Amino acid sequence: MRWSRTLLETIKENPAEAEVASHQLMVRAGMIHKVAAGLYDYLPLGWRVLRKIEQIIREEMDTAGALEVQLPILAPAELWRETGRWTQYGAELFRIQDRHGREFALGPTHEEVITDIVRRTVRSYRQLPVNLYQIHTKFRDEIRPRFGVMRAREFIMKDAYSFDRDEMGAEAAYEKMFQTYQRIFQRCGLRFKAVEADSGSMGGSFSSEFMVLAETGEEAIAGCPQCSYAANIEKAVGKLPVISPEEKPIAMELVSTPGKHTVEEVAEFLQVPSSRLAKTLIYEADKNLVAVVIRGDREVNEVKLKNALNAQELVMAGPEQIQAATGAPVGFSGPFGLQGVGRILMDDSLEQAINLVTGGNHADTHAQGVNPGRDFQPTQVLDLKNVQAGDLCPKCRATLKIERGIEVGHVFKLGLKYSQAMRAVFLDEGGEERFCVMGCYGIGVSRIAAAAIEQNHDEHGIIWPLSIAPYQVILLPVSPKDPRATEMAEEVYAELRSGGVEVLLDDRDERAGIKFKDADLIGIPIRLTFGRGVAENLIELKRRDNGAVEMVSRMEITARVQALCAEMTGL
RNA sequence: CGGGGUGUAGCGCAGUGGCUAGCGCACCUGCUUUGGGAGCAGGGGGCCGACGGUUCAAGUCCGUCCACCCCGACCA
Repeated sequence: MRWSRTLLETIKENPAEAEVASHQLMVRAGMIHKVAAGLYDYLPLGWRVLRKIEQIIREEMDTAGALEVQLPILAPAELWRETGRWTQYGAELFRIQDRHGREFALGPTHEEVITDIVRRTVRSYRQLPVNLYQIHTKFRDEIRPRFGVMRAREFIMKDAYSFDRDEMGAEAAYEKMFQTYQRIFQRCGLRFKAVEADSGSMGGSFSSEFMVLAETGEEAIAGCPQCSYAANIEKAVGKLPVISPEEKPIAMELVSTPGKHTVEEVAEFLQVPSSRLAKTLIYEADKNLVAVVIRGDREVNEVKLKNALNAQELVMAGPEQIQAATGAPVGFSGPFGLQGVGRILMDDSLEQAINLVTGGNHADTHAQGVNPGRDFQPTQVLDLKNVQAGDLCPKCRATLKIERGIEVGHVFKLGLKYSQAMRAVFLDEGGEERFCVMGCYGIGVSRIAAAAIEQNHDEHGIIWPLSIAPYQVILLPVSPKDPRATEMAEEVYAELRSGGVEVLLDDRDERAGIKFKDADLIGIPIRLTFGRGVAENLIELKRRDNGAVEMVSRMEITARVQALCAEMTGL
């Protein structure tokens, strides 16, 4: 391709709205253009990258035996009602009506639609297992779209769904996808980590996320440096040492704490460490009030809480609700004598705790010497806290670290959730009707492009891994007025193209400086410069990743480039 | 949804209630220049987010709305 024909425009200055490197560079390199919040045009250069990524995914999915399909973006509300997700999925689901007032969802994911296919086509165990996938546009009305295409409202996703006869088959399908995903992300040149994750609105029993490690990632991951344990913070479990087990319980006593309603204020006022405090938080879960008791220096993990309560909707109670439940304003709640609170869940960090400080259920009052089991009865004791760096690994007791990552893939064991709700059944060998056991597997195609840039860039621009670069090689004739250089560049352009190399020829009538800067910015892995060396039939070859420069003769150039491409693909 | 901020040329930004709304980059023409974002000269491009008000006069003041960005939506 000739640059002059690509409608490729680069920008010198960073766009004001772009915060993270990938967003800035994608805009500056002319890959994307924002249409509205969370909606982007993929311009020719950006689209080439996405197609490269799609191709890798396609090859690996096909190798794994999955079948590509294409499903409509619009899904009738009835299908979503069958599984209950029409109401459960909430505000994130884009909904539209047709002229007759019939309702449709703009698909954020396709379990319903795919299960509908399978229940209409699969009748016998002989047809199973099957794994169907598509690469298509997805719609999610994100609360806050952010970071360019990283969290967009419309984005490209590869989604796959497996159907098996039994648990064992489903397990094998899951394993196969897990391995396929590792190959895909490796081929995309990403440094990533697979972590245990919460299944969220997808449901199901178990899931793993594939995280690209990057400072700017929106996800936090707890990882063990000693063993293999790694989990999304939403799911991660950390063990802590027990607080003061040798103390003797003292009598509970109310103390005046005027105006002290935060943990820090109370801890300082009473001269106790914040770990000695127990916070009592009142939540409203599906219209029922529940209390959560947790150590003062720890945070409640609402994902864990929601799962523990099996709640659809979970919000913190408002000031009036707290007043009604505790008889006190916000800041003085304690776990005893609560009105209208159905359950008291206690974090296991307090399991053996003794002589705690809690709110006193009166304004400006706290309680000292509070002992679980004696002064209040938790309905349930379980892990409800967020892991922190320094907590102990649940598997090997080493000290956990917290890293940040970008979620580029997620694999789920769904079990029977959708097949039961939608009656996706088949007859087994014994002629008995059984539900398909499902799994689902997603990859954020557009997010991979952004994640790859987050991991691979410098102050000059993008450094594409060769496998997903929009072009493998850029040809740069230094002076458009030098006929020998131009001619040689044209020859090499034709030669490389016929040799199967993806080439961008910078044929613009621009000064050398602009061409060099642009080549660096758009991040083409191999640059061939036609300048001073041309008189001696030499071409300068420079790698974008490590900056290595070599002079290659005109005769050997195509072979050298092909060899280098092969070498760099393996990286 | 709550709080904060910004809307002026394709992009980045100036603009005291007062003349024909500017600057840099980008774009077009010409000349010079030509291995790391050139110089000079000339030029094109604006419903100043929308609507309503105040005023002799509004990009500027007031109100409403819209869009976009940031923080938050979790600690009692």
